Amino acid sequence: MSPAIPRATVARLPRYLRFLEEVAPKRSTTSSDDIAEGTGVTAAQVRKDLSHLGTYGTRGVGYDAAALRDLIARALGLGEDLKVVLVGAGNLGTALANYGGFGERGFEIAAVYDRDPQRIGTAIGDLEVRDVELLSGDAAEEGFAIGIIATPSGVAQDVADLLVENGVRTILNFAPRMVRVPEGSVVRQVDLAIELQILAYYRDRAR
Amino acid sequence: MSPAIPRATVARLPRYLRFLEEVAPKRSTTSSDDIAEGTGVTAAQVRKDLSHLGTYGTRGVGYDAAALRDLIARALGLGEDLKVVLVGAGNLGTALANYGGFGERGFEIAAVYDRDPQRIGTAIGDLEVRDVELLSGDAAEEGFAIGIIATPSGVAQDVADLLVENGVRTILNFAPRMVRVPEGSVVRQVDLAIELQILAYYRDRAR
DNA sequence: TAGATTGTTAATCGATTAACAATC
DNA sequence: TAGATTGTTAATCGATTAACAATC
Repeated sequence: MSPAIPRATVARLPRYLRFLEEVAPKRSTTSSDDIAEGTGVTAAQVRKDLSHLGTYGTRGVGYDAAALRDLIARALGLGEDLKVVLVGAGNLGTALANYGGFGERGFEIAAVYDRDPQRIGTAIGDLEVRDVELLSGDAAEEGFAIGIIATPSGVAQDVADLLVENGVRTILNFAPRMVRVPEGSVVRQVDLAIELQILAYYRDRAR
Repeated sequence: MSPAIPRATVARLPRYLRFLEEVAPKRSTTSSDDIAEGTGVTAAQVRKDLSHLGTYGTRGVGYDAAALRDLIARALGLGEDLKVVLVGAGNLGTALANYGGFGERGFEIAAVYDRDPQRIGTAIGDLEVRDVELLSGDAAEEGFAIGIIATPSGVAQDVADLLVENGVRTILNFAPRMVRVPEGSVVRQVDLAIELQILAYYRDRAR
């Protein structure tokens, strides 16, 4: 395992990556100043972050855009598309499953589950919503890398437990409730109301 | 204006609030230990955060749950529901507009706009999708507090400009592209692929 | 009073910034 | 070479943690 990269740096690498994906087809080199400009980070910060990757740009010249893009993708563990399993085919789940942008960013929604008989069997894009009871059986074959929870709060913890039990130890939770996972698993929580509440605070300050 | 609260604290206050909303109807007092337990933060951190609110709990007893809930809500600037304007009625926009949870958390989706004639006039819940050309006219009357961008990347900056021009200076951007806003406006970016990419990194470490 | 729990201090830790020697 | 830009250092800044006196 490579040396640990600071958390704050890890959180910024995807932003650099997004910028480089856009820039690499157009320009062969880029500089810390370019990247800073394109991502809203300072140039010193960019260089410091990249130094954790053991990267070597070229002094006086900059970074090879395509090489740096690939280096960051590798550092993040993005190889061929990672398979994502989505649980919950309500509004948000359906929107996520339909979202075309994941493919270009290293992910493939490989399966969607729900427990509502009304939803089971319906199609979302190329996928058919499957009974969540089938998840255990499917998981072994499919090798899901990441699980997304897009269910109501009430069942979010149960879904997290189910995922972890079946070897899906990396989870993105959209339900507005903290879910706990055992040591060795990782969960990130995205709560849209919380994002709005944080904004509400800065709205008051901004005037 | 009240004294500034550290950024890291502001980001945690909504989590405490969510916990307190749940707990206040059940128990009249709560402690930093309870809150810590319920939100995944340390008790020392909770007390330190709350100290920035100039709050006074009671030594030996704890905090009045309902009073603390209200104090945090006020500190965040959540009074009566804040009006949110949503631009982009695609998959994600529709999911957000349909999401019932915002009402309980201090927000009301007050209007939805799109520029696609196919979508204009269609209903999403109680709302009718309006032509984005009408946004300028509507904004003055409506008094939107926060704007959400749920459009394709290509037009995200234009939408941000439009919002700011019309006095909506607090923006949540879901398009996977950085949008810039002038001094005095605030934007938060939520990029779902970036969340997955960060997880991908920790997935590699966790095994 | 004895037990519990806050609010605050001081120490530690990690992240950011600025500056500049190295070097293409 | 002269100009540009990296990689790294040292200084600063902000956030977290642990400990405990204050006090209900």
